[in-house]
Formats: sequence, C-alpha cells, structure tokens
Amino acid sequence: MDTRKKIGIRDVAKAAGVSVATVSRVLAKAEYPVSEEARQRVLVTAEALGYVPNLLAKTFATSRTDTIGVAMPVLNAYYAKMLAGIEGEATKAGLSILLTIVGASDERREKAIDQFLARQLDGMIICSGAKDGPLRRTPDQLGIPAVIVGQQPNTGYITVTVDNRRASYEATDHLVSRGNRHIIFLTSNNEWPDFRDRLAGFQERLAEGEGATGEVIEGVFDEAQAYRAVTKLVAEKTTATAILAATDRQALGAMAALADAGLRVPSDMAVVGFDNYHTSEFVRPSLTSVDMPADAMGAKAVELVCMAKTAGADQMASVVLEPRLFIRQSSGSFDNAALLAQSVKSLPSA
Amino acid sequence: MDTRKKIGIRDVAKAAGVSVATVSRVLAKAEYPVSEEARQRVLVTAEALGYVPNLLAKTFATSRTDTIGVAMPVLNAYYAKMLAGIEGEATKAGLSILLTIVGASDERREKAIDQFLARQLDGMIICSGAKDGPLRRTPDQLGIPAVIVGQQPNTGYITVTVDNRRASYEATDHLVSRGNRHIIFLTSNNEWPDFRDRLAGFQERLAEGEGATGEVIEGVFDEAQAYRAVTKLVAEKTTATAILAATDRQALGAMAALADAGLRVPSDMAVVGFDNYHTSEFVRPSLTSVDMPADAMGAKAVELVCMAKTAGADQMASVVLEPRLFIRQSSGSFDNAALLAQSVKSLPSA
DNA sequence: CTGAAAGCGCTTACAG
DNA sequence: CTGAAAGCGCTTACAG
Repeated sequence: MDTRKKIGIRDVAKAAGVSVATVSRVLAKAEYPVSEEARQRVLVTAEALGYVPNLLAKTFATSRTDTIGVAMPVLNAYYAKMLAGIEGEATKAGLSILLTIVGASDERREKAIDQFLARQLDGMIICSGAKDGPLRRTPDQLGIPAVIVGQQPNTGYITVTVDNRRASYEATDHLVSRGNRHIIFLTSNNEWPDFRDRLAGFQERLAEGEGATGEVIEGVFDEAQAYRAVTKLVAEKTTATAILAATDRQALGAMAALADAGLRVPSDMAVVGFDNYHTSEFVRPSLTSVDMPADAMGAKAVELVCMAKTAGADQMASVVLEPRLFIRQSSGSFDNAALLAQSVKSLPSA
Repeated sequence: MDTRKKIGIRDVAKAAGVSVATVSRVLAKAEYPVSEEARQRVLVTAEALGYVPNLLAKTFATSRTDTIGVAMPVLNAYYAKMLAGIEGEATKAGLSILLTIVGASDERREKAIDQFLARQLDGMIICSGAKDGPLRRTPDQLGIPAVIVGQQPNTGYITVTVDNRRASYEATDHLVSRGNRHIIFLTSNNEWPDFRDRLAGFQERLAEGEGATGEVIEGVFDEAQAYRAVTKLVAEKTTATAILAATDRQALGAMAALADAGLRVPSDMAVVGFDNYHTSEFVRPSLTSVDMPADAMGAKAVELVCMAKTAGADQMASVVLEPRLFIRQSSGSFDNAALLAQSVKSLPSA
C-alpha cells in the first residue's frame, strides 16, 4: 500500500488558508454562501492535494449513512432481478446498498436486521422468502424505514407484493378457454403464501364451471421433482390435457418429462408456468408464463423507503403490482411468425 | 418512528456503575481482562437497556469498516452466481458487502471505486465485464486490497480468472472426437478477452488436424440474434454438423432456430454452449455446456482480499480456475438413463 | 483490573 | 461571509 499520509480536511484548510468550516461548506454544501475567492482556493487546493473526504466521518457526524440494507433469501433468477431493480432505483436516489443473503433462516434474517440497525442505515428492504416466520420487531421498534417485498405474516409493515391469485386465475382461464377440461396444478407447498394464492386463483377459476376439473400435485420443488412427477402422471395415463406449474422451473421439468415420454406440447399436453424465466421464450416449444415484475417490485420498495424518510411512514400504503401472462407455444398458441415478437396479455388492472 | 432516546455506551456505563472503557472492553474485546463482577454487570445492564452499539462510531474510531465493496457490470445469471459466492465467503469472514452495479461504463466503475475509497472500506472486488477499459488507478494508488474477478487490461492487479482457452479447446475436442468435420463458432465479439480466448481454444484444437474445419460467426449477442444467425445458416444449407456457441444464451437461440427449421439436435446438428445455465440441463434435448465456476471465483476473490489485509498484497498471486464441461444430449450423448445424474467431464488440471 | 481523556475527521449551531 | 469549538459515540494508549 502507499505510505503517504492520508490528507484530511484540516490539511486542505491549512493549505488553502481558510478554516475547516469553510472547506466543509465549499465541498459539502453547494448552496452555503462562501466568497467566490475562498471557494476557488478550496477547490483548487483540494484537487491539488488529491483530497478524498472521509465519508465515514461525515456519516458519523451527520448520522446519515446514505445506505439502505437489503436482505434476501437467496440469489436466484427471481431475486437477482429484484436486486437489480433495487440497485437501479437506489443509485438514482444516491443510496448505496448493503446486501445480505439470509437463506431460509428467520434467525439470520433477524441478525441481518441487527446489522442494519447497528450500522445506522437509513432504511432497509426485507425480501421475503417462500415461507418466512413473522419479523420479531414491529416497524416502530426498528426506528428506520423498512419495506417488505413479498408476502409477510406481520401486519403493520409496508409491503410490495404481486397479485398472485389474479395472475393464476388468468393463467387458468387461458387454459380453460382453450378447451382443457382437466388441468393439473403442479406446486411446491400450498401453505407458502405466494403458492397458496396461486392455488386459490386456480381453484377460483375452476369453480366457475364450464366443466373443467383440477388436480393438485404438491411437494414439487425443482425441475427434477417435476420431471419425476410428470413422468409418473404419464405412466398412469392421466386424463389431464394441461399443466399449470407454479414456477417455470417446474414447468421446464414437466416439459422435459413430456418430451422424453414422447408426448407433444401443447397438442398432447399444454403447459403454463410462473416467473417468465429469460430462457422460457427460447425453449421449444416456448413456454407460456406469468411474468413476475420482480425488478419493478424492488424499485418500488426503494421509492417507498425514500418516501418514508421524508413523508413519514404513516401516510404510506402498501402496493400490489399486477403480473402479466406471456402467451407462447406451450399453451397452444402456434403463431410462429410472432415468435420473436412475443405476445403479451396484460392483466386488466383491478 | 419511536421517540425514545437512543441509548449509548455512556448510558450503559452510568447504569452499570463502571466507566465507558470497561463497557467497551466487555462488549467489544472478549479477551481483555475485566473482573467477572464488572463483566456481568455490564452484560446485564446492556441487555436490560436494549443497548445496540453504534457500529458507525466504532468503525470511525477504529477505521475498520468490516465491509468490502463489490462492483459488477450487470446482475445476470452469471454475475448473480458470482455474487452469491462473494456473499457467502464474506459472511463467513464477518464482512458485509456494499454492492454497486456499474453497467458497461468505465466511468461508473471509477465512481464506484471512489465511493468505496471514500467510505474507507476494507477492500474491494471488481468484477470485470466483457470489455472493460483499464482501471485508472494502480493497486498502490487504491491503498486498500483490491481483487479483480475476470480478465482486466491492467497489470499489477491480483485477478481470479478462468481458463477459457482450455475449456473451449476441450469443448471443441469433444465435438471433433464425435466425428464433426465442420464446426461453427457462434460468438459475440472476438476482441473481448473471454471470447477471444474461447475463439483461441476453438482454433487451437482445429489446427491439430483430423480434417475438421471451423467457421466463425461474430456479432451474435443474445438468443434472438443467435436464432436469426442460425436460421440463415440453415437456409443457406450449411455443411456444418455442429455449433459451438460462446454462451448458453446463444446456444438456446440456436437450438430454437434448429427446432423451428425442422432439424434435430444432435443428429442433424450438435450444439455446445458456455455458462451451464441452470435450465440447460432441462431443455430438450439437454444442452452440453461448459460450466463457469462463477461462485467459486467470487469466493476466491474474497479469500484473496482477506489474505491481502493480513499478508500484504505482495506475497499473493492471481489464480486461474478450471471450468468443467457438462456433457448432455445436445452434443450427441443419448444416455437417457443418466438424465438426472448428469455426466460431468472434468478438465484435467493444467 | 480500572478509568480519565484524547482522538478518529467530519458538520454545524453559534458568535462575530 | 468566516472561524473557533463542540459534538457525533465509540476505542485505546496511558497512568494508575
């Protein structure tokens, strides 16, 4: 490393022949009235000395860290998209991001919050996992703005969520309206909020009649398990003509199983997924999927944190975003000409 | 927010009837000799008051932030995997992560480094993009440990890279040894270091004879462009029987084009990609791909930063990791029984 | 083992 | 417009 002494505001002040107060004002408070002459001397001197203000000291003196904490369960495609949305909006707002991955552990999540608090961050965004326990503190106890992305058992928190029930309803409607009369819902765990809602939307649409029946297969968490479940289904000569998978991962596993069993998608079996993976458009047949606006959710969360800092948390409301169904080949749309101009079905706003 | 006054170390000291020095020693320096009685009083009092040490103050007093800065070009699957590796290792080492996404802009990268420096971070990890300009500072000028992940034009920096040339050589060898005599290399930009190396490995293997020829198609950056390029190739009755794509995204686009053109993979055209996307195993046919150990690279970078803090940067060396080729159906391996137990070809170590 | 006090490098009333 | 000085909440030689 280098041996030159770090130069501080005092060095600049001395060299420029002004007080440290003046240096601080010129460098940190653009609007503060300082004589043009002093201003120039400070600017020139700071530049000449290569002065880099110690943000740590500033942060300590002002107790504004210009940093928000972000806690996420994992960094898969969904959360990476969310994080990108958070980061983009934060940068726009001049905020840095302290990132922590907490897994599925409520314990680690609380520890992360401890860190955020101890570090005096300006706010925090807690991205909920599939199944989180309630946060152990109320928003008031936190003392800094906190926004939750995704469903969370606690009440009182401001949240950014997505209308999973409605999206699932629309996806099911899409399948029913194409003539499918027995549809399988392939899912992970019906108690996890997002998946509970997707199940609810599925059932809600089926309950509306037209003679379509549903069948729920739970306990399927990844491609390999979906592959096995669907392979079994085919072996048992299922009467279903469509599968609504709770995630694209499950949908891809299902499609692999169908292909290996010699069945065609969608003529023998239609498939729809959730998440709209980047690759889903380029799988063959391409996969119809519900796009979760994870990046928009993340960006919205940052907005809300910023708002809470100024307006006060009490005048804020949680927000619910609308997912969109991207219709592709796997559900029975065979418009090859429109292959690259993907067709989009936007859910009407509630 | 709450209106209770923040309680500080002084409050704890007063309540416990000891000096702030004693409180500090009990709470922050486990080994420091303090009478058991005083220790207990401090512990109990701190707990009772709900004292949360102000890490900002500590950090300022000690000038150790226990935080490393991470700058990444984007947050796609590759970098998300890398970030997960960084985060995991950092957490193990008790380090927090300040994350910045800088896009393809050298300017923003420098700004991010300015931030890291101004915030007095303990170290930084710069993840290079496909084509970065040189860093504007030398490691010495930075003054804190810095490790680069990926190729970078600067010399003098410690880097963690992957042997792209060798991986590409092996992938090409795999295709040649299966009897392919004309192979297409589908790539983005031959001047970008990683892709230049992949091209080099491709050419190196072809130069070894056996009569296999190569054809390079440049300027293909995503699935859609790969789709178009391959569609054109097919229309022009290419004599190639295999495609080596520089990324899985390109490979997936290529496979979609082949499927839509009525060609079979791998019997009509074999395909191999780079990156080993999570979904590549479950596409049909499954995609043979070179796995880039992005998470291991990230973890290694954290290790190196930690090492530099203690050992001094001068006794450290850059590290080169070995990618692995995951052989699946798309390159002509039809072992359906081994579908879920993916076959792995580990590159021999250099 | 313990405590009084200096110091970390800024910001910001306050007085001029 | 300017500066001397207090203060942010800890840590840590130093003296006892």
